[in-house]
Amino acid sequence: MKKAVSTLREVASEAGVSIAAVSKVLHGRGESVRVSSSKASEIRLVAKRLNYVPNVLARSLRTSRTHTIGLVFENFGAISDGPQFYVELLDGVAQELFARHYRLTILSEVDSEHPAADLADGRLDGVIWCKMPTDPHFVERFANVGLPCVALHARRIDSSPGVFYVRCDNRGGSHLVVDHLKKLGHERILFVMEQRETETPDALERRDGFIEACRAQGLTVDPEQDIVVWTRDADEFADWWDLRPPHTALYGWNERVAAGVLARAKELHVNVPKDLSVIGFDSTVFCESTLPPLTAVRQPIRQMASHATRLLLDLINGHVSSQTEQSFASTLDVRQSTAIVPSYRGKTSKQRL
Amino acid sequence: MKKAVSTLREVASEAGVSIAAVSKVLHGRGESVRVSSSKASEIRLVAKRLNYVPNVLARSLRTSRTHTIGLVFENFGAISDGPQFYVELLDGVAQELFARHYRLTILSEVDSEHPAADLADGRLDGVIWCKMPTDPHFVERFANVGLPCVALHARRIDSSPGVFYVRCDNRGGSHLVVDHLKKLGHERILFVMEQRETETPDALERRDGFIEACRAQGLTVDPEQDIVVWTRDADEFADWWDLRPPHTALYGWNERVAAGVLARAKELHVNVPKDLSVIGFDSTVFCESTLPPLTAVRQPIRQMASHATRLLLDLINGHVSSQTEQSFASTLDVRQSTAIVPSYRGKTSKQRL
DNA sequence: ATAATGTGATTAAACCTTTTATCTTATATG
DNA sequence: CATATAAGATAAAAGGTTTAATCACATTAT
Repeated sequence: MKKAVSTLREVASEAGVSIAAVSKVLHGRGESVRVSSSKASEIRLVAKRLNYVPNVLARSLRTSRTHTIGLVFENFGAISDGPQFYVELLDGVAQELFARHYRLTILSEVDSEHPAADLADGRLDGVIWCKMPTDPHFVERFANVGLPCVALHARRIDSSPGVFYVRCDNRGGSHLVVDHLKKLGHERILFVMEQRETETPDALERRDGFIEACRAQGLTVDPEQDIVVWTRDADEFADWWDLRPPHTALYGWNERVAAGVLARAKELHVNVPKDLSVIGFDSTVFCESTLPPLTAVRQPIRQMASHATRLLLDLINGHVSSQTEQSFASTLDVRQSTAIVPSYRGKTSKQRL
Repeated sequence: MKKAVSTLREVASEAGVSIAAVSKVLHGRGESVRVSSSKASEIRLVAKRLNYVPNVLARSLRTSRTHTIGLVFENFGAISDGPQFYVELLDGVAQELFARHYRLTILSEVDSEHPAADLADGRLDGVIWCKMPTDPHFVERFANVGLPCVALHARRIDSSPGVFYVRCDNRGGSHLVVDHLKKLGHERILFVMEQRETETPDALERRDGFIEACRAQGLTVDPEQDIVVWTRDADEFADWWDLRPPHTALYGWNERVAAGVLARAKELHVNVPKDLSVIGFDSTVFCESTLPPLTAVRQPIRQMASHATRLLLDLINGHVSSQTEQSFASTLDVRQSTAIVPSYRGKTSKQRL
C-alpha cells in the first residue's frame, strides 16, 4: 500500500534539492532561500506526485502557531439541553473561524486547578469562554498562562487582566420589555427567574434592569411580589394564577421559562395573549414554534459570537485593542404572545376621541 | 513577568538531571531509563515549581498520536438550522470523547479534492463523519489517507474500504409509524418529503420503508398519490388539504416538516389529531414543545454517537472490528399528535360488544 | 577472580518544519 | 580589471518530546 502522505525530506530527495528549497517553494516566505523558477515547478510536480501534505504538528512546534482556537464551555452538555442559544453561539464562532481557516476545538469543564495543563499545552492559539468561571483563584491561574482570551456572554470580573469581554446589554433588554408592555397598557408585570439559575449574572442583570425600567416608566414594582423563582417547567404557574394576581403580563428571564409558562397556560386554558401577555429573553428559532409564537428579546448572539471571534483573532495577531469590554444592544422580536390589555383597549379608544 | 510554562529541558537543568530522567518520571514508560526514587521526587517538586506543562505538539510529533478526533459535518451551519438532531449527535460524541480524555475538533465542508490536506496533516487520530460524502472519487481519495474513520448516520457506500458505519434503521422506523397508525385505524397515509432533501439517503430509506410497511399491513399505497415533496415550511399543506384528500394521517420524513405541518394546520383550524394525525421522524426535545406535542420516531442518536465514538477509539487503538456496519433500532415516542380515526372509533366500540 | 546481572543515569537520534546564516557563482558597475 | 551586488542554493539550528542505545558502577553468582 502506498504511503498516505510524504514529507518535505522525501520530496526534496526525490527532486534532488534541499529541504529548504522545497519548504520555500511550497509555503515559504523565507527571505534568503532562493529557487529558480524551473526548479520550483519541478518541486511542485514532485510534491503533487508524492502526495505531500505539510505536517501541521511540526510546523506549529516550530512557529508556535496552531491556527486553532478553543471554545470553552462550562458544561458542554448544556448545549443539547434546550436553549438554542448556545447552538447559535457555537455556530457563530465556527462560521467566523472557518472563514478564516482557523480550526475549532471544543473544551468542557476545564480543570480549574490546572488550567494550564488544559489550555497552555501548545495546541491553542487562544480561547473563547462561554460563561467564564468567576472563581478569582482560577481566573488568576488562567491569566498566568498568558493565552489570548475573550469571554463571550460572561460576567465581567474585576481582577481579570488581559481578558476581553463581549456581552449583551441585559439591562437594556429589560427596558425594551417594560417599554413594550407599558405601551400595550400593562401596569403590573411579573418577572420569573429560574430555580437553578438564580445566581446567573445574566438573570440578575435582567432582574435589576426590570426593576429599574419599571421605575423609569412609573410602574409599580415590588421585589417581594413581582419577582418569583420558578422551576424550568413553570409548574408553579397554576398556583400563582389561582391567586388572581394583579399582573397582566409575565416576563420570563429566558426563553425556556417563558415557553414553560406558555405550556402551563395552555393546560389551564389561560388565553395568551388575551388573558396574559408573556415575554421572554433570547429570541431563537425556538420561539417561532411555540404557540403562540413568543415575543422575546433578541441578543444578537451570532453577531456577538462573530465579534468575539474576530477580536480574539486580532489579539492573537498582535492587534491589541484598548477597549476591554464591548456590549451589544438587544432588540425586541414582537410575536404573538403579547397584546394590549383588555381594559386598556377601552381606554385608548376613548382617548383617541 | 514569570514565564507561563516551562519545558523538560528547563526542569532537567534546574534539577540537575538529564531530560530523559525528567520525561521518565513525569510521564514515561521508557524501559531503559531509570531514576532513583529520591531524584524522582526532587524532579516532581521542581516540575511543579517551574509550572511544567508538557507540550503536546512536540509529543504528538514524536509519537504520532494527538488524542484528538475530528467530527466532520457536511455543512456545520445546519446545526443551528433546526433539527435538534445534530446537536444531540454532537453532544453524544463530545461526552464520550471527554470521558476518555480525547479532544474534539470540528470540521466543516472538507475540501473534496484534497481531503488529505484537511485530514491527514497530523492533527487527528481519526474522524467521525456525519453524512459522509457519497462521491466515490472523494471516498477513494479519503480512503488513501488511511485515517481511522467511522461514518455516523451516513449511507453505506459500496466501495469504501476501511470505513465503519453506524446507522439507524430507517426502514424499521417507517414500519413503526405505519403499524402505529394502522392500530389507530388509519387506512391511508401521506408521506411528506422535503424539497431540498429528496436525495438524502435517510429520506429515501424512510420512504421505501413506508411503502414496504403499508404493503405489509395491507394498506393502499400509491407512490404517485401518497408521497409528496413539500417545502420545509409545508406551505403546500393548505392546497393539499383543500382537495379533501383521502388521507387521515400524515407522516413527515423529519421533525421539521412535521412541525411545519402542525403550524399550517393550526392556521387553517385543522384540528390535530382529531381531523388529522401527524407523525414525524427524529424525536428530539423540539417535539415536546410543539402543539400538540409531536408523535415521532426516535433514533437513539446519543447511543449511536457514543457507539460510533467508542468504535473509532477502538480502531485507533488497533482493535479492529470485523463488523463494518451496525444498525440501531428506532423506537416510537407516542405523543399527542396522533389519535384514533373518528370513523374507526365507532367501529371499535361496536367491535368491543 | 571473572562473568553475569541489576541499578541509576546519560546521550543522541528521530519526529518534520521554518528560517537564519553561509556559500558559490554569475552579472553588473565603476 | 576589480569589486560590489544579486541569484541560486544548501547547511544547520531550533522547537520539545520520546525512547533506544549506551555507559558506569555495584552487587551477586560462578
